[in-house]
Amino acid sequence: MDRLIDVFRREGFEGASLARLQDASGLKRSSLYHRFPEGKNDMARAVVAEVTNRFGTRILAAAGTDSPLEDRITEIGQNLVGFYDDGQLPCLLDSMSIGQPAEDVAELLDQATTAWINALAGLSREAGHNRREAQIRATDAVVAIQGALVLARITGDRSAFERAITALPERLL
Amino acid sequence: MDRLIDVFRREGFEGASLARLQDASGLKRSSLYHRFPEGKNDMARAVVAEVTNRFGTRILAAAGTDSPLEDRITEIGQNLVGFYDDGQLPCLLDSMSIGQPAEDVAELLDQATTAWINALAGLSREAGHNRREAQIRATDAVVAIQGALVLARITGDRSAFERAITALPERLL
DNA sequence: GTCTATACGACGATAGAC
DNA sequence: GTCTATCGTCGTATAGAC
Repeated sequence: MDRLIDVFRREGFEGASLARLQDASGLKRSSLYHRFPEGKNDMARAVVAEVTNRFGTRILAAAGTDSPLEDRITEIGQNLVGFYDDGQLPCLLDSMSIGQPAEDVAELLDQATTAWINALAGLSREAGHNRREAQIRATDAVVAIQGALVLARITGDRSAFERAITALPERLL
Repeated sequence: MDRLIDVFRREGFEGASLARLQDASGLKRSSLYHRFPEGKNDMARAVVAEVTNRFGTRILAAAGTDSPLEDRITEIGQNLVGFYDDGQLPCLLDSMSIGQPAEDVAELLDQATTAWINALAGLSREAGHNRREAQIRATDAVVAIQGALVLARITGDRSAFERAITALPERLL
């Protein structure tokens, strides 16, 4: 699964050919079809679902601990640094939303993005902001990260990503 | 050219098949090859170069008029709204940088991005910020726009894009 | 400069042996 | 559950007529 995720996040849906998925996974085509009977679309769905799940449990889960609010935000930031390898890895949400993804995949991407924003918005509400303001702050925090990842991919400059992470507490609080 | 650009910006390099480019342009394959002898890669290069050129002349050129600084920034913002159709159109820099673009295309994408940032950084320096600070402000302004476009593509929510445009003056000044 | 026709490899997907 | 072998289609690219 790790390797399938890696292919999709780096290459996007169209670029993630069965040949690459086969090589990355170490399984032959037909074995992949055994596990994902509906083919590449099935793999894409599974990959997005798995990443969404990991994102929730490994990154956003820190929002719900009993640490002080700012510490939780900082921890989420550090989790994000790990997840995107300090800005060197693309975001699956970006890669997979290029072109016309299958409707179900598009829906999963939308839900994952919304869940991410909502998790951050919850933290911002804890800081005392009203619903609308918290939503804006959370959205802009995610936007900064997404934009920084695009920039890092194009120019190799990861400083904007580092700033987006560092600024996470002040953006939400 | 408009239609070729549209295909690449919406579909990305891998998704921009010759069939789509053919349909969009109204020319047959062989006619496209007559104009772009090195094939699809040649089209991609031309598309990125053309967009970079347009971006410079139609959007960033407003930076160099003799209007008041803030007015120039606001005008660039409005130009961006038009260019991205209020956030509904993807950015070519994002779409085309998914996967492994050919080296020369990647270089063009990098240059275009850097030129964009530099143009905004020039305005920020005019506002009195030092080189480093201006560079950061310009970068983060571009990051906000790129991130907002990703978000709009995934969720359909264009409000972050509108905020990124509205915030352009305060980000640079 | 545009077209029809076609080459040929890569694509996603499947059959059937083990 | 994995494999080899293969299918039909679509991919990029080219040849050659007009």
